[in-house]
Amino acid sequence: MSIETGYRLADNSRQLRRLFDDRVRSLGLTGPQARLLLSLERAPDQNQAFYAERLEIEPITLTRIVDRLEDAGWVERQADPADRRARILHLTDKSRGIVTRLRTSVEALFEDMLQGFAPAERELFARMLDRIAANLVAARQPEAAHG
Amino acid sequence: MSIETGYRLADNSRQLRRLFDDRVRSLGLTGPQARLLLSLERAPDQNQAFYAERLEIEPITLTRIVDRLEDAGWVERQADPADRRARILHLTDKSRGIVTRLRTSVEALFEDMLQGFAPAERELFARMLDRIAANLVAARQPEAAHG
DNA sequence: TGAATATAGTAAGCCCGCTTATTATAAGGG
DNA sequence: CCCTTATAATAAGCGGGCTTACTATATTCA
Repeated sequence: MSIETGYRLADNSRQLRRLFDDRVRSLGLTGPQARLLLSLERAPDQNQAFYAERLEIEPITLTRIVDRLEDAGWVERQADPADRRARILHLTDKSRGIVTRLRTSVEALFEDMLQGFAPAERELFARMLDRIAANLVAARQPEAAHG
Repeated sequence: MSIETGYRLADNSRQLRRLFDDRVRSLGLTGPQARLLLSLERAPDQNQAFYAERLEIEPITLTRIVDRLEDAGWVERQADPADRRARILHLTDKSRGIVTRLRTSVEALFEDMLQGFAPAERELFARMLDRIAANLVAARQPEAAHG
C-alpha cells in the first residue's frame, strides 16, 4: 500500500530532522544554522546564492539565517571584489571549532539511523531512495513529461 | 556510506513535502491544513489534543492551524459536553466536498513516488523504513537504553 | 553604447514549528 | 472535601519556510 509507505517516509524524516535539531541545539545552534555551517565547511568562501541553492531554500530565507549567525559571531559576510552585489560567507574562529563537532554529530546520527543494516542492505536502501528521488522529480512538472 | 544515505532520506522527504504542499495549494489549503482535514476525515469528532497527538505537533501549533481553518469555514469547534476544557472539531459542509479530492491527491502522489516499484520491492522498502523508525526511536533517549 | 534582461541580496508579511507560561477544568490522594 | 497534580487550550515570542516586490549591479544583445 503506497499510502502507508508514503506516510512512513514522511514520519521517518520528521523524526530524523527532530533528532538532528535536538542534538545541535546543545551547541547553541538551530538545525538550519548547523546545516549552513556544515555547508560552509564543505564548500567555503561562496556567495549566499550558492548556499541557498545548495540547501534548497530561498535566498531570503538564507539571508535571515545568516543575519542571526552573523549577530552571534558564527559567520562573516565579506564583499566580493568581483561582484558588488554579492556577499561571500566565511566561518569565524569561533565557529571553526564547532564545525568538527557538528560533523561528528551528524555522522553518529546517520549511523544510529542505519543500525543493524548490513552493507548490502544500505546499498539497496540507497538505490531505492535514488529511484524515489527520480520519481519525485518527474512528478514535479507532470506537463513536462509529455513534451 | 551512512552519511550520504541520511542526506538522501532527508532530501527525498523534503521533496515529497513540497510536492504535497504544491498540490493542495491549488485547493486553497496549506500542507498542514490539508493534513488536519485528512485526519478529521479518518477519525472524526475528537478534541484538539487528539489531533495534535496524531499529527505529532504541539497543541499550540494545532490551535493556530484550527484558528485559520475556522476563519475560512473549513472546520468548526464545538463544546464537549463531557469536558468543559475541550473543543471537538468537525468538518463543515464546505470542507466535506474537498476532503475526497485531497485524499485522491495524496494517494496519487504516493503512487507517483513509488512508480516502477514492484509489490515485493514496496514491501521491502516499507520494512526498511520500519526498522529505521525503530532505530530513530531508540536514538531519541540514549540514556534510557541503559535503564 | 544603450536598453533590455538576469542576478544578488533584502524587506514585508504570511503560515507553521517550537519553548515557556497562563488559565480553566478534571482527576486523584489524603 | 480539599489539595495536589494532570490535562486542554491558548498567548507571547522567536526561528525558519514561503511569495511577492524592490534595489543595486551584471550581463546580453541589438
